[in-house]
Amino acid sequence: MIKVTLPDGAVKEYEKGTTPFQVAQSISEGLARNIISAKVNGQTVETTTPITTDANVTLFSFDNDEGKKAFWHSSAHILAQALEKLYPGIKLTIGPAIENGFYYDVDCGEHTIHEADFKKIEDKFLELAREKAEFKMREVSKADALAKYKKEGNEYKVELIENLNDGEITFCDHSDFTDLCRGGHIPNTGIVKAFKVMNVAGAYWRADQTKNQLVRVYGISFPKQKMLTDYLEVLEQAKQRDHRKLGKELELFTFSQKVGQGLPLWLPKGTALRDRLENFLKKAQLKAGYQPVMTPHIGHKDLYVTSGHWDKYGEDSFQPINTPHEGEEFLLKPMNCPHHCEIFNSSPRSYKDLPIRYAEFGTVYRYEQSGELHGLTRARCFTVDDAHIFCRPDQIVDEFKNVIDLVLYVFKTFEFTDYVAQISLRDPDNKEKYIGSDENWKKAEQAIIDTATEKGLNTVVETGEAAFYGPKLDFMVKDALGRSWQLGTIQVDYNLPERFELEYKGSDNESHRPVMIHRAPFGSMERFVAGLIENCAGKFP
RNA sequence: GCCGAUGUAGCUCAGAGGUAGAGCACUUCCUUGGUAAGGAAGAGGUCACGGGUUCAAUUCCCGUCAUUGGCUCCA
Repeated sequence: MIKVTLPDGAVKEYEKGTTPFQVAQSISEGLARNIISAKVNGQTVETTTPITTDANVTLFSFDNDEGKKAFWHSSAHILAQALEKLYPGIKLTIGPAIENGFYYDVDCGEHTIHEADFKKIEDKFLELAREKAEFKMREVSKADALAKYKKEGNEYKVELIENLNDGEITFCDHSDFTDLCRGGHIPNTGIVKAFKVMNVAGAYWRADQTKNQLVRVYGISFPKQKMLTDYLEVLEQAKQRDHRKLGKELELFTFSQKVGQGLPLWLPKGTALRDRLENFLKKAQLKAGYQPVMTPHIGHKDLYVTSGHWDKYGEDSFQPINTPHEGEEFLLKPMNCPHHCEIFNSSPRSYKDLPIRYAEFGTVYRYEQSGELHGLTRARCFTVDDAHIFCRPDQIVDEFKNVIDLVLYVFKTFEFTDYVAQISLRDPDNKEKYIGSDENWKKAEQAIIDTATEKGLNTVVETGEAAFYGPKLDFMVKDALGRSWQLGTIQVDYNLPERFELEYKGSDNESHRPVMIHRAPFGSMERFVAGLIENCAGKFP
């Protein structure tokens, strides 16, 4: 006999080899009907996997996130099977469950999949689902697994398997279909009653632009037809909140092909809204000890060579503007910080002067790839509610906390409740993408982690998301369609002060290097207005 | 930038190889006891742009531009 502990703490005894399904049955038939996945000692398993030791067991239905994951993951298998039948010779790669549904990436070779084919795929999918084929896991040796996919000429699966260890490789079979798979399925295909292809898109193998582009088929599935209808309805309503739609209807902003793509034109009503936002923040900043400054829209190329922006982004920027006679090179400013560093440098500073906080609603211009432009959330010209705090090392924590408070004040005022504070760190395996010493990075990252923790923020850590000069604390907000955007951002920077040779005289009469905090509570006026529109569906507070 | 889709009246969209339509909005008039009322008339489009095929293209083909869903990128 084995002891099974359920989430409510109840302990029950079962025969060794009892399955999660049988555990559910012993509780109630209704539960057994609905359970589609389970976790045994923290590991996701099938409902038919025998439990062989004492275990903590959690049962999942479609109503749990875990249940949905199993459901959609299993649906991805069916989708792959359908695609293989409809397009013989395609190569399967990966097909995970995602937040809303799932996708499968396939290499179609010469073929492409068009929207006109969706119906065909959906029909085939449902036909296969109705077979009620069981999902069955089996272990495979690395050699056998490699042999199968080498024979099929599927270099993608071969690559995946080569990165796995012998003994931990499993296949999942259902009906006549087999896929490399870690497990976590619903009992059989028949549970999937509704399915829709949402979209096809290109996606690079391993998210690498230099590798093959695959065809990604996005789908969503449900155990009931009604759930699909409801889901589509919700999506349709979400589209009504799109800031691009509302911005046009409310006459807030517009775009003109003649002016250029990604360059927003603010209409009178939009300008009025934006002014009010700026005034709101200006007031809060004056109170918090910021000093307004103004800087030009262009800067000498050398400024950005010094800051490192030229090296990092020069090729992907609007190209230099040349003077007609002297042969000088200027750049449209992509950042305000170099200008602010030079303001700091304009006179000698004492430790008594710090912290110095320069604030500017600074308009910047960045070349964004055409495929990236997106209403106000991703534009080529935008205004950052920027400020740079120059402080002593012993002042960082306090300053950082104050900035967090300011950001939270802004979010609270505009009723942004659904945000995540993302701690964006350097990718330790790709240090060449960043400037500055390990020591400086360590200090800066630690300062952010400590303060965010102390403030009790709901944080997630993302490595590789830092700016090239320092780590960030980014306040991420979702748009109407569930896409995440960075609004507020706070960054600790030891590197630009070094590059600009910023100094202050300490109480010891020696020269010291200040630390910079970059911060923008709105992020940018454009993106914030977009967020505000979608957050309140155009009904401004 | 890459893969897919789209581009027709101010807005939402239909349409077909023979030189364009609907609803809403707009203008004028009429009806009606005032809050998304009804009726009549009217205005509004080189059907994104540039090539090609054709007797004929807005409709088919190619290219460009823009928009859009993803991917990649995002100081």
